[in-house]
Amino acid sequence: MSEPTPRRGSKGERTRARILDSATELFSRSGFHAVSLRDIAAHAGLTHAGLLHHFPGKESLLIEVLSRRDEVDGELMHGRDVELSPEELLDRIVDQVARNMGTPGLVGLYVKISGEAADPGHPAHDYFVKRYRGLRRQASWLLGILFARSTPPLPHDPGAVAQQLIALIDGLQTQWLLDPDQVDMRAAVITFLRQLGLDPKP
Amino acid sequence: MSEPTPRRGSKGERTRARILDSATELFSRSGFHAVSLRDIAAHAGLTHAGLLHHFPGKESLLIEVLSRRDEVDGELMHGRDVELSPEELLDRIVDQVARNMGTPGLVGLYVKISGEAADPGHPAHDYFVKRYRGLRRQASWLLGILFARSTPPLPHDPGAVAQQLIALIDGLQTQWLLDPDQVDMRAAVITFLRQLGLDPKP
DNA sequence: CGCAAAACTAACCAGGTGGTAGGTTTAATT
DNA sequence: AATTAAACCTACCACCTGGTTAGTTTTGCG
Repeated sequence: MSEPTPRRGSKGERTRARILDSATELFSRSGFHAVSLRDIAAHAGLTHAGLLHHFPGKESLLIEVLSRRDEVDGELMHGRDVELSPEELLDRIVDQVARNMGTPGLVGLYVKISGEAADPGHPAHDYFVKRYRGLRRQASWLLGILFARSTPPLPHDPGAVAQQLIALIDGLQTQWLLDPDQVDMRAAVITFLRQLGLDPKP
Repeated sequence: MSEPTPRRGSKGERTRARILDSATELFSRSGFHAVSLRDIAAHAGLTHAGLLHHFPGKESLLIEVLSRRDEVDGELMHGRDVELSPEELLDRIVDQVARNMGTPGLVGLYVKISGEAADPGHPAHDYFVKRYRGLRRQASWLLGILFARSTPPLPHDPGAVAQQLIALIDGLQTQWLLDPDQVDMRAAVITFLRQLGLDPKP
């Protein structure tokens, strides 16, 4: 009989968090357009008018859901200790892919919303454009170091490979969501990296 | 003052085709859930009740749109002449990727709908599961032959590479739709294939 | 406690949804 | 030209959409 969020913050903050949890879960399950504020509110245990007391509208809910996940993932990637070697960072990417296989809902959210967001009028369009630019920049930087450090140095174009790596991971998620038994995302990514001459941990 | 479809089929068939064209375009632009039958009907020049005279419901419209594109693409891939060498087939895949860069709408349709369709309750779920299984089987068969034919034979696992190739193409589409200037899908696919030791035409 | 602010609700709004019923127009066939 | 069937439209249905308003309950603090 204990509260799920026992005693942190005011009531408002707790409700707000509960709403974000519900929105994340439902957006993950069915996408953005297909989920109503009433669905989310009911799942969070209030009315949709009550929900709108905490968020100005549906769109703001979406972008908060997205950026909240970025915060969580970002901490994982950069680490609080800023001192992570490029090799360790690569392993973290692989780990993240493996971890994603435990949260199909969240993976689905990104697949679905990034699909919808191709439309420039979509509320999350700018968010995703920036997100992928950031991901490419980060991955490109990392791969550049790893290629140069290898013996002998690997001649690949870090930018091009970064794009491919991100595309591979995204595309694997699509296939995996549709047919989980047929796709081992982690193995596929490792195979890809090995093919390049890199050596992620088993 | 000639008709756009000058003289083929009965009026009903022509209207049906017009509806499918409109549905394809609008689904491509905004996804499945976000488009209404009235939108499609208006675009095709009739009322939504008139549309429902030709199609039993919205879902059937979607699956007809999807399978119609498969027919078109299928003809391109297999060719009416069944005699295409594996090398030529690989080139066709690359060509298809390049051609996709001319039809962002259709590409968007697949990205969006395949995202939505991860939900087992989605009307197109089964369609996509089967589609990817088919694609993997086809690509796996093709790559197997190409790997064996190479001198020396390439040691890759055709099934794994097929999965990666499809994932790469899908993922590139997501990035390309969001940021067309930053992504050259054709070049990325060619780089990937070269990396494997294959030699698609320039 | 008292009391103001925050949290929440019930009721409502205008507009859109897929789908249906029944009648009218249009096209094809004899 | 007459007849039948297909094509199509108007009007409607019940329901859902995001959002607003005005009022009520709950919370936390001095």
